[in-house]
Amino acid sequence: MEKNVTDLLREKGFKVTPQRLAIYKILTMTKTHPSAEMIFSQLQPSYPTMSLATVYKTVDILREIGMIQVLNAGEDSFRYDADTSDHPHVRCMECGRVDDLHDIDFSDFVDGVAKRTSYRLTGQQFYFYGICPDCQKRSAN
Amino acid sequence: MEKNVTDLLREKGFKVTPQRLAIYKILTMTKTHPSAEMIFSQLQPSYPTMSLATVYKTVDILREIGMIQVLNAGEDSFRYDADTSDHPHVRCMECGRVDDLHDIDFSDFVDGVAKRTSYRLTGQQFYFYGICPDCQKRSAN
DNA sequence: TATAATTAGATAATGATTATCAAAATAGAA
DNA sequence: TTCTATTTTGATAATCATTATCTAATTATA
Repeated sequence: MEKNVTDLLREKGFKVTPQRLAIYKILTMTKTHPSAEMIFSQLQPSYPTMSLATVYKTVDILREIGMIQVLNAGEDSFRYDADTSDHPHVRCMECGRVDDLHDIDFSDFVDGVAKRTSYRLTGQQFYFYGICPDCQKRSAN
Repeated sequence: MEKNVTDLLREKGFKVTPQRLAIYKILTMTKTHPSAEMIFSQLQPSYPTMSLATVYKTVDILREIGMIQVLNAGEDSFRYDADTSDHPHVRCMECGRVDDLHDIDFSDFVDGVAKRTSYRLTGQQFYFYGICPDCQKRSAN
């Protein structure tokens, strides 16, 4: 059975606060891979006193306890993803959106790298770049 | 035959300056994927009047004319690579070094993604994370 | 060599992220 | 439930990478 944030936070010695739960919930309910600023904005209506610093501190803890992963698809800010499964991402070079790529098999690729490098590998991150369907349509008009 | 920076800069309407050539040369002679700050430091002895701003402006131009590629392996700064061939990188989570991974075939992986996404793909960047040989030895002691 | 246009260098500005710290909230004991 | 030690929040200052601005110097071309 999957760990929930509440238990995991307590287990690792962190306190459970409404802010932390709210930030994690935002991340579980979106596929947009929001930045700290985006999370902060989305929480404004329901948590008007939320501080941006709290968002940063919280995502750092969530990453530390393994509940989220951190992305950087070549932008000037980091993005956060509650889907911690190993999956590639694709960023639209026009509008900047970042999407998941699921059901892609890259085990051969990873195996090949593991075999050829003298690094002891612990993880990886695959980023694709291109133009999203919406922006393709828009530029066609 | 390969284009050299001098010709390419002129061709694209940029002027050829000693600073630009020096920055490009640094990048061609290293495999360390230096950041702007690192390039700046390396040039200090021979170009004591070099400005960090010039480094930033130059790498941006070099990227624009396709002579270098820009990396971000999840760090707080960008790194630059004069090897513009498509190749994965691996970063040591302990010492922070970033190495190339050559002779790895990832065409099946890329083809699979191209087939399954509705994005029009233009490029990609693959980052692996782990512990480099040196740091493995160090921690073994 | 003269000149128009671009660039370098110095530095201020920006923007993301981190650090600081007092007041408030949490969790466990009583 | 109340008390209390500890952690966290929120406000804000600090930091650090990167970008913008501007003038003197440099480049490319006539």
